[in-house]
Amino acid sequence: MTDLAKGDRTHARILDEAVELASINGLGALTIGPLAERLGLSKSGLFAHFRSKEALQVETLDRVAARFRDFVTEPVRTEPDKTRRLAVFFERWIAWLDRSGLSGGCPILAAAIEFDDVPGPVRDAAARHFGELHRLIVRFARAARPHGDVDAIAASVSGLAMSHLVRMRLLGEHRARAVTMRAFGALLAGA
Amino acid sequence: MTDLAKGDRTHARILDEAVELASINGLGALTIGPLAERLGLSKSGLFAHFRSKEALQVETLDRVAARFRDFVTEPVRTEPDKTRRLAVFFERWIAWLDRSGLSGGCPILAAAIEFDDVPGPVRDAAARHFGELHRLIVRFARAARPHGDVDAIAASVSGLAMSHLVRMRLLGEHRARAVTMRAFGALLAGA
DNA sequence: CCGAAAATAGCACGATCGTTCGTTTTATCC
DNA sequence: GGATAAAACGAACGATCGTGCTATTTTCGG
Repeated sequence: MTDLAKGDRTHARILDEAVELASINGLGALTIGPLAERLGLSKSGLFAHFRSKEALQVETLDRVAARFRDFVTEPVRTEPDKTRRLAVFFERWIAWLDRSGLSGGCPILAAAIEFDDVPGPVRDAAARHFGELHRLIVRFARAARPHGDVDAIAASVSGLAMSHLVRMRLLGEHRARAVTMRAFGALLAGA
Repeated sequence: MTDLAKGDRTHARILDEAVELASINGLGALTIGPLAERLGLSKSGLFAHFRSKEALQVETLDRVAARFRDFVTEPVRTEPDKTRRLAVFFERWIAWLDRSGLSGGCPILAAAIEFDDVPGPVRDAAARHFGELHRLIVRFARAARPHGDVDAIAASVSGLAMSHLVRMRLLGEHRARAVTMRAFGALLAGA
Protein backbone atom coordinates (compact mmCIF):
# COMPACT_ATOMS: atom_id res chain seq x y z
CA MET A 1 0.00 0.00 0.00
CA THR A 2 1.69 3.16 1.13
CA ASP A 3 5.46 2.94 1.36
CA LEU A 4 5.31 4.08 4.95
CA ALA A 5 5.28 1.70 7.85
CA LYS A 6 1.96 1.25 9.58
CA GLY A 7 3.12 3.19 12.59
CA ASP A 8 4.10 6.19 10.54
CA ARG A 9 0.79 6.21 8.74
CA THR A 10 -1.11 6.18 12.03
CA HIS A 11 1.22 8.85 13.34
CA ALA A 12 0.30 11.07 10.42
CA ARG A 13 -3.40 10.33 10.77
CA ILE A 14 -3.26 11.35 14.42
CA LEU A 15 -1.53 14.62 13.63
CA ASP A 16 -4.03 15.51 10.93
CA GLU A 17 -6.91 15.02 13.31
CA ALA A 18 -5.01 16.85 16.05
CA VAL A 19 -4.57 19.83 13.73
CA GLU A 20 -8.29 19.84 13.04
CA LEU A 21 -9.17 19.74 16.73
CA ALA A 22 -6.56 22.32 17.64
CA SER A 23 -7.88 24.69 15.00
CA ILE A 24 -11.27 24.65 16.68
CA ASN A 25 -10.53 24.53 20.39
CA GLY A 26 -6.98 25.75 20.49
CA LEU A 27 -3.79 23.85 21.11
CA GLY A 28 -4.14 24.10 24.87
CA ALA A 29 -7.51 22.41 24.83
CA LEU A 30 -6.23 19.52 22.74
CA THR A 31 -6.78 16.41 24.86
CA ILE A 32 -5.83 12.83 24.22
CA GLY A 33 -9.10 11.13 25.08
CA PRO A 34 -11.41 12.77 22.54
CA LEU A 35 -8.64 12.73 19.96
CA ALA A 36 -8.25 8.97 20.32
CA GLU A 37 -11.98 8.42 20.21
CA ARG A 38 -12.34 10.36 16.98
CA LEU A 39 -9.72 8.15 15.39
CA GLY A 40 -11.01 4.87 16.74
CA LEU A 41 -7.85 4.39 18.77
CA SER A 42 -7.26 3.67 22.41
CA LYS A 43 -5.87 6.44 24.57
CA SER A 44 -2.74 4.47 25.38
CA GLY A 45 -2.26 3.38 21.80
CA LEU A 46 -2.32 6.97 20.68
CA PHE A 47 -0.18 8.12 23.57
CA ALA A 48 2.56 5.65 22.64
CA HIS A 49 3.19 7.60 19.44
CA PHE A 50 4.25 10.63 21.41
CA ARG A 51 5.78 10.27 24.81
CA SER A 52 4.11 13.26 26.34
CA LYS A 53 1.25 15.58 25.65
CA GLU A 54 3.65 18.42 25.06
CA ALA A 55 5.34 16.43 22.32
CA LEU A 56 1.95 15.88 20.70
CA GLN A 57 1.28 19.60 20.84
CA VAL A 58 4.65 20.47 19.37
CA GLU A 59 4.28 17.94 16.56
CA THR A 60 0.80 19.22 15.87
CA LEU A 61 2.19 22.71 15.48
CA ASP A 62 4.94 21.41 13.21
CA ARG A 63 2.33 19.69 11.09
CA VAL A 64 0.37 22.92 10.73
CA ALA A 65 3.53 24.71 9.69
CA ALA A 66 4.18 22.08 7.05
CA ARG A 67 0.69 22.49 5.68
CA PHE A 68 1.14 26.24 5.75
CA ARG A 69 4.25 25.89 3.64
CA ASP A 70 2.42 23.76 1.09
CA PHE A 71 -0.60 26.02 0.93
CA VAL A 72 0.95 29.47 1.24
CA THR A 73 4.71 29.66 1.02
CA GLU A 74 5.44 27.19 -1.74
CA PRO A 75 3.10 28.67 -4.40
CA VAL A 76 4.80 32.03 -3.94
CA ARG A 77 8.03 30.63 -5.37
CA THR A 78 6.38 30.31 -8.76
CA GLU A 79 5.92 34.07 -8.95
CA PRO A 80 8.76 35.27 -11.20
CA ASP A 81 8.46 38.95 -10.30
CA LYS A 82 10.13 39.15 -6.91
CA THR A 83 8.57 42.51 -6.14
CA ARG A 84 5.14 40.92 -6.39
CA ARG A 85 5.86 38.05 -4.04
CA LEU A 86 4.72 39.91 -0.95
CA ALA A 87 1.32 40.50 -2.54
CA VAL A 88 1.00 36.90 -3.71
CA PHE A 89 2.07 35.66 -0.31
CA PHE A 90 -0.51 37.80 1.47
CA GLU A 91 -3.24 36.72 -0.90
CA ARG A 92 -2.41 33.09 -0.25
CA TRP A 93 -2.26 33.71 3.48
CA ILE A 94 -5.74 35.19 3.56
CA ALA A 95 -6.98 32.31 1.43
CA TRP A 96 -5.38 29.95 3.95
CA LEU A 97 -7.20 31.66 6.80
CA ASP A 98 -10.50 31.51 4.95
CA ARG A 99 -10.38 28.08 3.37
CA SER A 100 -7.48 25.99 4.51
CA GLY A 101 -9.78 23.02 5.01
CA LEU A 102 -9.63 23.45 8.76
CA SER A 103 -12.85 23.94 10.65
CA GLY A 104 -11.30 26.52 12.94
CA GLY A 105 -8.74 29.28 12.75
CA CYS A 106 -5.01 29.04 12.10
CA PRO A 107 -3.44 27.16 15.02
CA ILE A 108 -0.11 28.95 14.62
CA LEU A 109 -1.60 32.39 15.17
CA ALA A 110 -3.75 31.02 17.97
CA ALA A 111 -0.81 29.34 19.69
CA ALA A 112 1.29 32.47 19.26
CA ILE A 113 -1.14 34.37 21.47
CA GLU A 114 -2.21 31.50 23.69
CA PHE A 115 1.27 30.43 24.73
CA ASP A 116 3.13 33.72 24.63
CA ASP A 117 3.42 33.72 28.42
CA VAL A 118 3.51 29.99 29.09
CA PRO A 119 7.13 28.84 29.11
CA GLY A 120 7.87 25.41 27.70
CA PRO A 121 8.42 23.52 24.47
CA VAL A 122 5.03 24.51 23.03
CA ARG A 123 5.80 28.18 23.42
CA ASP A 124 9.23 27.57 21.92
CA ALA A 125 7.70 25.85 18.91
CA ALA A 126 5.19 28.65 18.44
CA ALA A 127 7.96 31.23 18.62
CA ARG A 128 10.04 29.24 16.17
CA HIS A 129 7.27 29.01 13.58
CA PHE A 130 6.00 32.53 14.01
CA GLY A 131 9.53 33.90 13.94
CA GLU A 132 10.23 32.04 10.73
CA LEU A 133 7.02 33.39 9.26
CA HIS A 134 7.92 36.90 10.31
CA ARG A 135 11.39 36.73 8.77
CA LEU A 136 9.87 35.45 5.56
CA ILE A 137 7.57 38.44 5.41
CA VAL A 138 10.48 40.78 6.02
CA ARG A 139 12.33 39.23 3.07
CA PHE A 140 9.33 39.62 0.78
CA ALA A 141 8.88 43.18 1.98
CA ARG A 142 12.51 43.97 1.21
CA ALA A 143 12.09 42.65 -2.30
CA ALA A 144 8.93 44.65 -2.83
CA ARG A 145 10.07 47.90 -1.21
CA PRO A 146 13.88 47.95 -1.08
CA HIS A 147 13.95 51.46 0.32
CA GLY A 148 10.93 51.10 2.58
CA ASP A 149 10.64 50.41 6.30
CA VAL A 150 10.54 46.65 5.94
CA ASP A 151 10.09 45.97 9.66
CA ALA A 152 7.08 48.25 9.83
CA ILE A 153 5.65 46.71 6.66
CA ALA A 154 6.09 43.22 8.08
CA ALA A 155 4.40 44.23 11.32
CA SER A 156 1.43 45.63 9.40
CA VAL A 157 1.16 42.57 7.18
CA SER A 158 1.11 40.01 9.97
CA GLY A 159 -1.25 42.25 11.91
CA LEU A 160 -3.64 42.44 9.01
CA ALA A 161 -3.76 38.67 8.84
CA MET A 162 -4.60 38.41 12.54
CA SER A 163 -7.18 41.16 12.29
CA HIS A 164 -8.72 39.38 9.33
CA LEU A 165 -8.95 36.13 11.27
CA VAL A 166 -10.83 37.76 14.13
CA ARG A 167 -13.15 39.87 12.00
CA MET A 168 -13.92 36.83 9.90
CA ARG A 169 -14.35 34.11 12.50
CA LEU A 170 -15.36 35.96 15.65
CA LEU A 171 -17.29 38.91 14.31
CA GLY A 172 -18.54 37.05 11.26
CA GLU A 173 -18.05 39.97 8.93
CA HIS A 174 -18.64 38.66 5.45
CA ARG A 175 -17.03 41.79 4.03
CA ALA A 176 -13.84 41.04 5.96
CA ARG A 177 -11.91 39.76 2.98
CA ALA A 178 -12.59 42.80 0.81
CA VAL A 179 -11.70 45.17 3.63
CA THR A 180 -8.52 43.26 4.38
CA MET A 181 -7.38 43.36 0.77
CA ARG A 182 -8.11 47.07 0.50
CA ALA A 183 -6.08 47.69 3.65
CA PHE A 184 -3.21 45.69 2.20
CA GLY A 185 -3.37 47.67 -1.02
CA ALA A 186 -3.22 50.91 0.89
CA LEU A 187 -0.28 49.59 2.88
CA LEU A 188 1.72 48.83 -0.26
CA ALA A 189 0.72 52.12 -1.87
CA GLY A 190 1.88 54.11 1.11
CA ALA A 191 5.22 52.36 1.52
CA MET B 1 -14.57 50.46 55.70
CA THR B 2 -15.52 50.25 52.07
CA ASP B 3 -19.15 51.00 51.39
CA LEU B 4 -19.48 47.72 49.57
CA ALA B 5 -20.80 44.63 51.24
CA LYS B 6 -18.24 42.00 52.12
CA GLY B 7 -19.46 39.73 49.36
CA ASP B 8 -19.06 42.36 46.70
CA ARG B 9 -15.55 43.15 47.82
CA THR B 10 -14.55 39.51 47.63
CA HIS B 11 -16.27 39.24 44.28
CA ALA B 12 -14.11 42.06 42.97
CA ARG B 13 -10.95 40.59 44.48
CA ILE B 14 -11.64 37.29 42.75
CA LEU B 15 -12.13 38.96 39.39
CA ASP B 16 -8.93 40.96 39.68
CA GLU B 17 -6.94 37.82 40.36
CA ALA B 18 -8.83 35.98 37.61
CA VAL B 19 -7.85 38.70 35.15
CA GLU B 20 -4.24 38.31 36.16
CA LEU B 21 -4.31 34.54 35.73
CA ALA B 22 -6.22 34.74 32.46
CA SER B 23 -3.70 37.18 31.06
CA ILE B 24 -0.96 34.61 31.58
CA ASN B 25 -2.55 31.28 30.77
CA GLY B 26 -5.54 32.36 28.72
CA LEU B 27 -9.19 32.42 29.64
CA GLY B 28 -9.67 28.77 28.72
CA ALA B 29 -7.02 27.63 31.16
CA LEU B 30 -8.53 29.62 34.01
CA THR B 31 -9.36 27.05 36.69
CA ILE B 32 -11.09 27.47 39.98
CA GLY B 33 -8.74 25.49 42.21
CA PRO B 34 -5.55 27.48 41.70
CA LEU B 35 -7.52 30.72 41.59
CA ALA B 36 -9.03 29.99 45.00
CA GLU B 37 -5.68 28.98 46.44
CA ARG B 38 -4.05 32.22 45.31
CA LEU B 39 -6.74 34.17 47.10
CA GLY B 40 -6.77 32.08 50.26
CA LEU B 41 -10.32 30.97 49.57
CA SER B 42 -11.92 27.58 49.39
CA LYS B 43 -12.95 26.27 45.99
CA SER B 44 -16.58 26.09 46.99
CA GLY B 45 -16.52 29.51 48.62
CA LEU B 46 -15.20 31.02 45.44
CA PHE B 47 -17.54 29.05 43.25
CA ALA B 48 -20.56 30.35 45.15
CA HIS B 49 -19.87 33.83 43.80
CA PHE B 50 -20.46 32.66 40.25
CA ARG B 51 -22.75 29.79 39.56
CA SER B 52 -20.74 28.27 36.79
CA LYS B 53 -17.27 28.44 35.41
CA GLU B 54 -18.55 30.07 32.25
CA ALA B 55 -20.06 32.88 34.31
CA LEU B 56 -16.69 33.39 35.94
CA GLN B 57 -15.02 33.55 32.55
CA VAL B 58 -17.57 36.03 31.21
CA GLU B 59 -17.29 38.26 34.26
CA THR B 60 -13.51 38.10 34.01
CA LEU B 61 -13.71 39.30 30.44
CA ASP B 62 -16.10 42.07 31.45
CA ARG B 63 -13.68 43.13 34.16
CA VAL B 64 -10.85 43.34 31.62
CA ALA B 65 -13.02 45.46 29.37
CA ALA B 66 -13.75 47.82 32.24
CA ARG B 67 -10.07 48.17 32.96
CA PHE B 68 -9.42 48.72 29.28
CA ARG B 69 -11.90 51.56 29.28
CA ASP B 70 -10.21 53.19 32.26
CA PHE B 71 -6.70 52.77 30.90
CA VAL B 72 -7.23 53.36 27.18
CA THR B 73 -10.61 54.66 26.11
CA GLU B 74 -11.33 57.18 28.83
CA PRO B 75 -8.11 59.22 28.55
CA VAL B 76 -8.80 59.70 24.84
CA ARG B 77 -11.86 61.80 25.66
CA THR B 78 -9.60 64.51 27.06
CA GLU B 79 -8.03 65.04 23.65
CA PRO B 80 -9.79 68.13 22.27
CA ASP B 81 -8.67 67.67 18.67
CA LYS B 82 -10.96 64.95 17.38
CA THR B 83 -8.73 64.23 14.42
CA ARG B 84 -5.95 63.28 16.81
CA ARG B 85 -8.02 60.88 18.88
CA LEU B 86 -7.15 57.86 16.78
CA ALA B 87 -3.46 58.48 17.36
CA VAL B 88 -3.93 59.04 21.08
CA PHE B 89 -6.08 55.95 21.32
CA PHE B 90 -3.51 53.81 19.57
CA GLU B 91 -0.71 55.14 21.73
CA ARG B 92 -2.69 54.30 24.84
CA TRP B 93 -3.53 50.87 23.46
CA ILE B 94 0.10 49.97 22.89
CA ALA B 95 0.92 51.29 26.34
CA TRP B 96 -1.84 49.05 27.68
CA LEU B 97 -0.36 46.04 25.93
CA ASP B 98 3.12 46.83 27.24
CA ARG B 99 2.41 47.92 30.81
CA SER B 100 -1.17 47.43 31.84
CA GLY B 101 -0.03 45.92 35.11
CA LEU B 102 -0.93 42.44 33.93
CA SER B 103 1.75 39.79 33.85
CA GLY B 104 0.48 38.39 30.56
CA GLY B 105 -1.06 39.64 27.36
CA CYS B 106 -4.41 41.29 26.82
CA PRO B 107 -7.11 38.71 27.64
CA ILE B 108 -9.59 40.26 25.22
CA LEU B 109 -7.35 39.77 22.20
CA ALA B 110 -6.43 36.32 23.45
CA ALA B 111 -10.04 35.31 24.00
CA ALA B 112 -11.00 36.71 20.61
CA ILE B 113 -8.73 34.17 18.94
CA GLU B 114 -9.08 31.38 21.50
CA PHE B 115 -12.87 31.25 21.46
CA ASP B 116 -13.64 32.30 17.92
CA ASP B 117 -14.81 28.79 17.09
CA VAL B 118 -16.14 27.69 20.47
CA PRO B 119 -19.83 28.56 20.68
CA GLY B 120 -21.13 29.65 24.04
CA PRO B 121 -21.41 32.65 26.36
CA VAL B 122 -17.65 33.17 26.52
CA ARG B 123 -17.40 33.49 22.78
CA ASP B 124 -20.40 35.83 22.83
CA ALA B 125 -18.75 38.02 25.43
CA ALA B 126 -15.50 38.12 23.47
CA ALA B 127 -17.38 39.07 20.32
CA ARG B 128 -19.31 41.75 22.18
CA HIS B 129 -16.19 43.38 23.60
CA PHE B 130 -14.10 43.07 20.48
CA GLY B 131 -16.94 44.31 18.34
CA GLU B 132 -17.37 47.34 20.57
CA LEU B 133 -13.64 47.97 20.36
CA HIS B 134 -13.73 47.68 16.61
CA ARG B 135 -16.62 50.12 16.23
CA LEU B 136 -14.80 52.57 18.46
CA ILE B 137 -11.76 52.44 16.21
CA VAL B 138 -13.94 53.01 13.18
CA ARG B 139 -15.38 56.12 14.78
CA PHE B 140 -11.94 57.49 15.60
CA ALA B 141 -10.79 56.68 12.09
CA ARG B 142 -13.74 58.54 10.62
CA ALA B 143 -12.89 61.60 12.68
CA ALA B 144 -9.24 61.44 11.67
CA ARG B 145 -9.74 60.65 7.98
CA PRO B 146 -13.30 61.61 6.98
CA HIS B 147 -12.71 60.77 3.35
CA GLY B 148 -10.55 57.71 3.96
CA ASP B 149 -11.37 54.02 3.93
CA VAL B 150 -12.29 53.85 7.59
CA ASP B 151 -12.95 50.10 7.60
CA ALA B 152 -9.56 49.38 6.13
CA ILE B 153 -7.90 51.77 8.57
CA ALA B 154 -9.65 50.11 11.50
CA ALA B 155 -8.57 46.68 10.30
CA SER B 156 -4.97 47.82 10.07
CA VAL B 157 -5.05 49.47 13.48
CA SER B 158 -6.41 46.47 15.37
CA GLY B 159 -4.04 44.25 13.41
CA LEU B 160 -1.07 46.35 14.40
CA ALA B 161 -2.01 45.98 18.04
CA MET B 162 -2.21 42.20 17.75
CA SER B 163 1.03 42.04 15.83
CA HIS B 164 2.67 44.18 18.47
CA LEU B 165 1.47 41.85 21.19
CA VAL B 166 3.00 38.82 19.54
CA ARG B 167 6.27 40.44 18.52
CA MET B 168 6.63 41.83 22.01
CA ARG B 169 5.61 38.89 24.17
CA LEU B 170 6.30 35.84 22.03
CA LEU B 171 9.29 36.93 19.96
CA GLY B 172 10.65 39.23 22.66
CA GLU B 173 11.59 41.97 20.23
CA HIS B 174 12.60 44.94 22.33
CA ARG B 175 12.34 47.14 19.25
CA ALA B 176 8.69 46.13 18.81
CA ARG B 177 7.25 49.35 20.15
CA ALA B 178 9.29 51.60 17.87
CA VAL B 179 8.46 49.47 14.85
CA THR B 180 4.78 49.44 15.74
CA MET B 181 4.63 53.21 16.08
CA ARG B 182 6.43 53.73 12.80
CA ALA B 183 3.98 51.39 11.09
CA PHE B 184 1.10 53.34 12.58
CA GLY B 185 2.58 56.60 11.39
CA ALA B 186 2.90 55.23 7.88
CA LEU B 187 -0.68 54.02 8.04
CA LEU B 188 -1.98 57.47 8.91
CA ALA B 189 0.26 59.14 6.34
CA GLY B 190 -0.97 56.90 3.58
CA ALA B 191 -4.65 57.25 4.37
C1' DC C 1 5.09 -19.17 6.99
C1' DC C 2 7.41 -18.24 11.12
C1' DG C 3 9.54 -15.66 14.47
C1' DA C 4 11.02 -11.08 15.94
C1' DA C 5 9.61 -6.52 16.36
C1' DA C 6 6.40 -3.00 16.20
C1' DA C 7 1.85 -1.33 17.10
C1' DT C 8 -2.14 -1.18 19.67
C1' DA C 9 -5.31 -2.34 23.44
C1' DG C 10 -6.75 -2.83 28.30
C1' DC C 11 -6.55 -1.45 32.75
C1' DA C 12 -5.33 1.18 36.54
C1' DC C 13 -3.10 5.04 39.02
C1' DG C 14 -3.14 9.61 41.20
C1' DA C 15 -4.38 14.24 40.22
C1' DT C 16 -7.46 17.69 39.07
C1' DC C 17 -11.61 19.29 36.97
C1' DG C 18 -16.48 21.68 37.85
C1' DT C 19 -20.13 21.20 40.89
C1' DT C 20 -23.32 20.08 44.92
C1' DC C 21 -24.61 19.98 49.70
C1' DG C 22 -24.78 20.62 54.56
C1' DT C 23 -22.42 23.02 58.11
C1' DT C 24 -20.08 26.73 60.30
C1' DT C 25 -18.34 31.14 60.55
C1' DT C 26 -18.93 36.00 59.81
C1' DA C 27 -21.18 40.26 58.71
C1' DT C 28 -25.20 43.19 59.01
C1' DC C 29 -29.19 45.46 61.06
C1' DC C 30 -32.67 46.63 64.71
C1' DG D 1 -26.03 42.39 71.69
C1' DG D 2 -28.78 39.08 69.65
C1' DA D 3 -31.48 37.66 65.71
C1' DT D 4 -31.12 37.01 60.84
C1' DA D 5 -29.04 36.70 56.68
C1' DA D 6 -24.84 36.35 53.95
C1' DA D 7 -20.54 34.29 53.15
C1' DA D 8 -17.18 30.93 53.39
C1' DC D 9 -15.82 26.25 54.41
C1' DG D 10 -15.06 21.07 54.17
C1' DA D 11 -15.97 17.04 52.17
C1' DA D 12 -17.44 14.46 48.62
C1' DC D 13 -19.28 13.35 43.86
C1' DG D 14 -18.49 11.65 39.08
C1' DA D 15 -15.85 12.80 35.21
C1' DT D 16 -11.73 13.45 32.84
C1' DC D 17 -6.97 14.52 32.69
C1' DG D 18 -1.97 12.67 31.45
C1' DT D 19 0.65 8.72 32.06
C1' DG D 20 2.46 4.27 33.35
C1' DC D 21 2.36 -0.84 33.03
C1' DT D 22 1.41 -5.50 30.81
C1' DA D 23 -0.76 -8.24 27.48
C1' DT D 24 -2.32 -8.93 22.94
C1' DT D 25 -2.62 -8.19 18.22
C1' DT D 26 -0.60 -6.91 13.89
C1' DT D 27 3.06 -6.04 10.76
C1' DC D 28 7.06 -7.39 8.29
C1' DG D 29 11.73 -9.45 6.98
C1' DG D 30 13.90 -13.88 6.12
